[in-house]
Amino acid sequence: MLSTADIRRPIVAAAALTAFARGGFHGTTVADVARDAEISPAYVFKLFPRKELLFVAALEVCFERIVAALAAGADAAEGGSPEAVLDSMGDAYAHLIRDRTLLQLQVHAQSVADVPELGDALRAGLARVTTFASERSAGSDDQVQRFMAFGQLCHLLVTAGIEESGERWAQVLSHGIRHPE
Amino acid sequence: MLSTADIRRPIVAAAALTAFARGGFHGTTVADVARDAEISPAYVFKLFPRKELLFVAALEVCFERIVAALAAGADAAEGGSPEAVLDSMGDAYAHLIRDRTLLQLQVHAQSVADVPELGDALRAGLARVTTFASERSAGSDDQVQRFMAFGQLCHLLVTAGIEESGERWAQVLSHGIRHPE
DNA sequence: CACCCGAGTGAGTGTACGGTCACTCATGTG
DNA sequence: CACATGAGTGACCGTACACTCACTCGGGTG
Repeated sequence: MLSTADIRRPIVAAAALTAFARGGFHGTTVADVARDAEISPAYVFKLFPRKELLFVAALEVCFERIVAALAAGADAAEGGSPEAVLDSMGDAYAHLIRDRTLLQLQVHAQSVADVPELGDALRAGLARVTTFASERSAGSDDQVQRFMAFGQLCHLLVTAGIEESGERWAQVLSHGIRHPE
Repeated sequence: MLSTADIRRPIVAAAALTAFARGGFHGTTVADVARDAEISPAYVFKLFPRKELLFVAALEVCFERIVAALAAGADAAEGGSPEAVLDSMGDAYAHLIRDRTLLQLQVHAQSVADVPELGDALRAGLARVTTFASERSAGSDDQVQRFMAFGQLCHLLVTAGIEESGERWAQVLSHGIRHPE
């Protein structure tokens, strides 16, 4: 049976997800996460002994949600061509990241990936996403690579606030990129 | 005539470039930059009154070097088709970022782009790069967008250390991506 | 009842960082 | 000589943060 600590850990991880997504690893304090999770900082350390482990847990939640969304997208295009499946996954991803949280956390993770544990967690997540997209769409390596490349471009567009600028160069970068609502 | 402060400022900016590229904005202290520049922290603050201004200066140096490299790449394919010019620019960029410094700084900048001054500086740099690639190659919006998207994928490959892993999914992401030597 | 054990916290500790300021020193100028 | 000016720094301040620890509380078990 699960102890209350085991029950609370994923709740804290979810709070860490939103907190770290806001400020990144170095820009977010454990106290910030504790406040979001409505527990004391001391107890956060009892659940996750080091700040890095908290970030890793947040990343795992992040990629969990992403893969789930991609799966739903793939379901919606069941039996279609690889392009159709990848396209539907792209739509699902675009929908998922409307609130930017999952996207921002990935960007922050990229910038601290030189910390071994954090880099490992990032690679593990990317492995899941890439493998899933590849197998589920049955697309060629080129198609999957392109899918991921445009995902990265999308991250840049959002984090740098490029779409809002409306200038010519911004249109070049963002034309045809999905953004629901 | 230039005061010695005006002469020293770009030197400090160059030091800031490498220091911030290593640790990011929050992960690098002004004292780190001062040490690299071989001056006292107090004097860094006299040259750049706030840490943000130091980072902005580093970003400007970064994009300056990138545009210069792209220009050299474009020269090497003078008169070729848009694809050929963009391809040559890509080669030049791949060569430029062998040591990862300029690449890492861009990724770090992306993760702190919500700080207004830093986001502005990032957008200004991206505007220069995108506009330059677009005008100099005379490529279509699609071609330029694709050029930038694969640049972003390249950033992910390097920062997350994906090429080293050698696993199947890593090959999917990195196949055909240039990496001289 | 006595006892234990996990949940949860308040109150700290050491350290490090952004930023300031009063100061020294060298150079040039009347 | 007296004096101004800019380069450059040491010592400091307030604050904030990662992490610790001794403690309390409440529910289960003999």
